[in-house]
Amino acid sequence: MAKTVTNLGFALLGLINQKPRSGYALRKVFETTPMGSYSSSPGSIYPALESLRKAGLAETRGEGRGKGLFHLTPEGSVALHGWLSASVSADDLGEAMLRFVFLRDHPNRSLTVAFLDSFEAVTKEKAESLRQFLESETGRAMPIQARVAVEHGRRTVEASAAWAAWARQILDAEGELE
Amino acid sequence: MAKTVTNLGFALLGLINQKPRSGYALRKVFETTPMGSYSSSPGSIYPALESLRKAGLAETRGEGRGKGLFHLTPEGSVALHGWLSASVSADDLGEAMLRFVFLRDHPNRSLTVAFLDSFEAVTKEKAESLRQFLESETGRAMPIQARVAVEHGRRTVEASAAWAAWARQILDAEGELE
DNA sequence: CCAACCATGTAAGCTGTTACATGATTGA
DNA sequence: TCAATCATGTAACAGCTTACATGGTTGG
Repeated sequence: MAKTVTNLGFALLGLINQKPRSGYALRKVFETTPMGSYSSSPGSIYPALESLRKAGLAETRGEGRGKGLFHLTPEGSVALHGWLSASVSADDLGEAMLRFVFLRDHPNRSLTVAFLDSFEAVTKEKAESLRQFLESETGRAMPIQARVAVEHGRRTVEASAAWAAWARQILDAEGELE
Repeated sequence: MAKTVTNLGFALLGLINQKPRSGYALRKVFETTPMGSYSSSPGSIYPALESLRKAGLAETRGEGRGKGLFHLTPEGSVALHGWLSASVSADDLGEAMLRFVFLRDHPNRSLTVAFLDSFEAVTKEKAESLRQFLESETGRAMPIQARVAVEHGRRTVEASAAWAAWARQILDAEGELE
């Protein structure tokens, strides 16, 4: 009964997995880094943390200020691992980069390789299906401007696919995949 | 007191501006075309249409089935026009393609040109700021994998910028901008 | 001492999702 | 006649946003 963790929830789990942080510190991450369009402030993070605690995935441990620092529980660790291990699917693409970032913290490097492989496969597939859509729709039926808009989608997923291939090379070259 | 129309609301206004449609026909558009990850079904569209009606932006006119077909009111037309005329800003980028599609239905072609110009400017700017971020962060501080993730963002906005330039050429060549 | 920042929360409200429910019409 | 599809809705709920509210600590 895994209580459905949201993307924001996983983002938080990923961050406190890197190192224990306070709610405030977590907010700062969202405010200052280009990570996550994930919301911003109080009313989002604190309730989300509360729900993680209730779900038994995170807990606070003592120390001075406020309620202390959030740590992963063993269950939280399992949940995070499960999320990271899932293969990329077509509607995941928004969530995908978030996972990629946190995959780095997972000791099993083959998960990163698997991620990049499935990410590339899915984006290539999507680019191809858009290409076919555009091809089939030629002539009239669909106005040029609409086709141009679809082409935008095609180009960006294509860029994503190219990125995946590049990323594999780079990480390999840097010895990050061993 | 413009009652804040959502993206979904504008998508609906744009569609019924093209031609009057029933709620069901509108749903079909979202289901069958690669337009809009915009939701899908009953519980989204009907309430949204209701709120457009309440806001005086759309109305149904008679004829056989159900409640009839939705038409724009003059106020709806003004609202749609205002939305289309706005220049692209940095956090708009998701919404932007939606607008681009509907700009085609606007008689004033210079709006499309203005859109493409500001779209290109914003995406180029964003790409540049990410490039700087990556450059400043070299060495340690930021782990490679995080940098690789940011690079993904950079590449996709760059693809968007390139698309804008291309789109201007194509539409111009097709005589769509006159 | 005062501003800035650390730190946490609550309350109201809006959107959208899922799932359920209903009935009319059309075509095989 | 029976299934599919047209057609419209409603109720419950989840998630996030905005805005408000509060108080401690630190540095200039």
